This record gives sequence, C-alpha cells and structure tokens, in this order.
Amino acid sequence: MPPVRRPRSAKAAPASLHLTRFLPYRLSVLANTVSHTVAKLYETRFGITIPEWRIIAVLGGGETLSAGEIAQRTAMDKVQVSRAISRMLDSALILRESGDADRRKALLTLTPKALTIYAEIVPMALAYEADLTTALSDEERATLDQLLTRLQARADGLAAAPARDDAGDEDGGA
Amino acid sequence: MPPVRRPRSAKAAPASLHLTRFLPYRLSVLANTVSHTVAKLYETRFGITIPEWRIIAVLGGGETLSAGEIAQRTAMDKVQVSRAISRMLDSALILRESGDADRRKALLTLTPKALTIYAEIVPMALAYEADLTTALSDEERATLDQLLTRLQARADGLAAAPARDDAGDEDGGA
DNA sequence: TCAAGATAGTTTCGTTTGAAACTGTTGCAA
DNA sequence: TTGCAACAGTTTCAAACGAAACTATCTTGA
Repeated sequence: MPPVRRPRSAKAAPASLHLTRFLPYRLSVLANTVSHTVAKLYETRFGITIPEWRIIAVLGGGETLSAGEIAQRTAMDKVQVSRAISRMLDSALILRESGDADRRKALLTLTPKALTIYAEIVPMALAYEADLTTALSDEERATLDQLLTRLQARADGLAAAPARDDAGDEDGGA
Repeated sequence: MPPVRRPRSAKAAPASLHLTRFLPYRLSVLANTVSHTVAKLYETRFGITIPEWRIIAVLGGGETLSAGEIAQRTAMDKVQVSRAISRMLDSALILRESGDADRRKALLTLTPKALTIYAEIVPMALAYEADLTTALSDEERATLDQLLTRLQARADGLAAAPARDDAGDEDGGA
C-alpha cells in the first residue's frame, strides 16, 4: 500500500524544473521524433497517414471490425477513425458494409490493395523498431517493455482520477 | 530468461505486427496520455497551453532568451514559439524588448505574473511526475532515464539519416 | 558601398484536430 | 405500441498546426 506521499520535502525551494529532465516532456519529444520518422516511412512510400496506418495495422490480419472497435484498438477517437476511414474509402483501401444485426455498426475490412501495403509496411516498421533499439541489449529491451507497460497503466490511472486522494470535485473553475 | 528473441533478419514470414507491442505506437500513446493529463493540470488552473507552459518552464529561472533559443530548448519550432509568445504578450505573461546589438532578436523575459504561475506549477508538475513513477523503484527510475536518453539519441540519428540503402527520391506522389 | 545571401521572427494558406452538435439506429420501459 | 435514453458514426466549427512565403535586420565580399 502506497504511503501517503507528500511532495518532496518542503515547500521552500521551488525545485527548479529542467524541461529536459521532466518525464512528460521527454516522452513527448521522443514519441514525436519517432512518430515523425515512422510516418515518413509510409507516407512517402504509400501516401497514407498515421491514422490510416494504424487502421491498416489492426485490420492487417484480415479481421473485420467496426469503427468503434478500431478506435479502441488504435487509441484514436471515433472522429479521427471516421475521417481516416472516409479517406481510405476514397483510395479503395477499405471496404465498408452495413452490419447485418445492428445497422448502426459498419463492418470494415481491408481491400487486397491495403493488404499488400500492410505486407510491405510491416517489415519496414519492424526494421525501424529494431534499428531504434539497436543501442539496447536484449535485457534492456525487456526492461523497457516492462517499464512502459507499467507507466502506461499508471498514467491511465492518473488520467482517470482527477485529484490526489481528494474528494471528487471534478470542476476546478477559473 | 530472455523470452521471445526475434531474429532480426527474418524476411520470410511477414511477422504480424501487433500495434500494442510496437514501440512507436506505445510511446505515442503513453506520451499522449501523460501530456493530456499534465496539460489539464495547468490548463484548467491557469488557462495556459502546452507551448506556453514550456516557455514558462525555460524562462522560469529568470533568464532572458530569444525566441530562437526558446525554440531550441523546448523542441518546438519557431512558428509555434512565435504564436505562443504572441498569446503570452496578450495575457501579460511575457515581456519583449528589442535586442540592443542585433535588432532581429527579441529578448524575452517572464513577467512577475508568469513567475508566480511558474512557482505554482512546478510543484504540481513534479508531483505528477513523482506520482507517475510511483510504481517504479529508484533503480528502475534511473534505468528508465538512461534508456530514454539513449533512445532519443538513436531516434535523432535515425531521423537525420534519410533512407536505408535506397536512392534518394524525396517525393512519393499519390 | 552596396548587392547578394543568411538569419530572426511573423504571417499566410491549406490541412488537421477535438469538442460538441447532429443523424440515424437500437434497446428499454411504460 | 410509443417515447426516450443510449449508442454508432458523421458533420460542423473554431482553434491549432506545418510548410512555405514574407519582412526586417544583419553579414559578406566584390
């Protein structure tokens, strides 16, 4: 059980904050650098965007999913998914058929064209990932995996819970 | 024991790619979750955006910097910095005076109002960071630090280096 | 001295984004 | 049934973004 943790000793020194040592900042910059590089990989080659790539990635196995399920698995919101799908319909990367049982849900499948792209991108993506982690030992890679998993879980928790152990007043005002 | 070791050279099987195990994706999602949460922290309380917070962070020590230097230290591009500064001028968070020696450069300093905000945000930001890494031991925190540093360096390198052994055609077309 | 050219920062333009409003469909309950 | 809330997905609107064009200043070198 976590002890009541009080912000580091003291309120005196504001403990100057160096952006380059601030975890949220570092994660943001790193993710940005990486995303940008990977995006270039398939953007220049196949003319698809990050959201489109993610959709291809989750449907690449040949599965059929609804837009909502895609949103969940790609961590994108439904608006983003909707727009990406619309683009992919235009470029004939995806197939949409109305759901049989529930006509609100549209069933989405990749076209052969998209499957081809998938087959070509996957090795590139994995190669980049391997390249990126070249500087890490196998053990370090495993550790990284672990740490990221735990951080994500924790971040999810903190995102949900607004305040500390405070009563749940949602709205701050001002 | 080292779990699944993937032979890097595999070219045969397309090695299905699970988004949830793909490092760029995971970094993106994690950074996003974290950024969003932190942003809420100071957005609701002080009405400032992420770029503005970053500028406050680098100027919080009382330093005077030019827009270009800010861009460098915050990893934002100059357009973003320019716009953030413009907003901050409106809300009296920043002070701009024309450079003496080089009149192209504007010297930027935080106003007392912004310094107050800085003093209030820093503990909140550090508390969040501490909260986030609660699930990590001290050793793991150090490891994470190390790994992120190395990954960033590597990512920077890969971002600079264009393509693999391909000819350098920049434009992909449709 | 003055004509490139480099540099600092801003503005413009078209695109992307997220939140909220909206349309259409389903499930539930009176 | 009908009425209404919940849900799936789309559209709208205003803000935010990036790339490229632009303004203003400084540097250079002929």
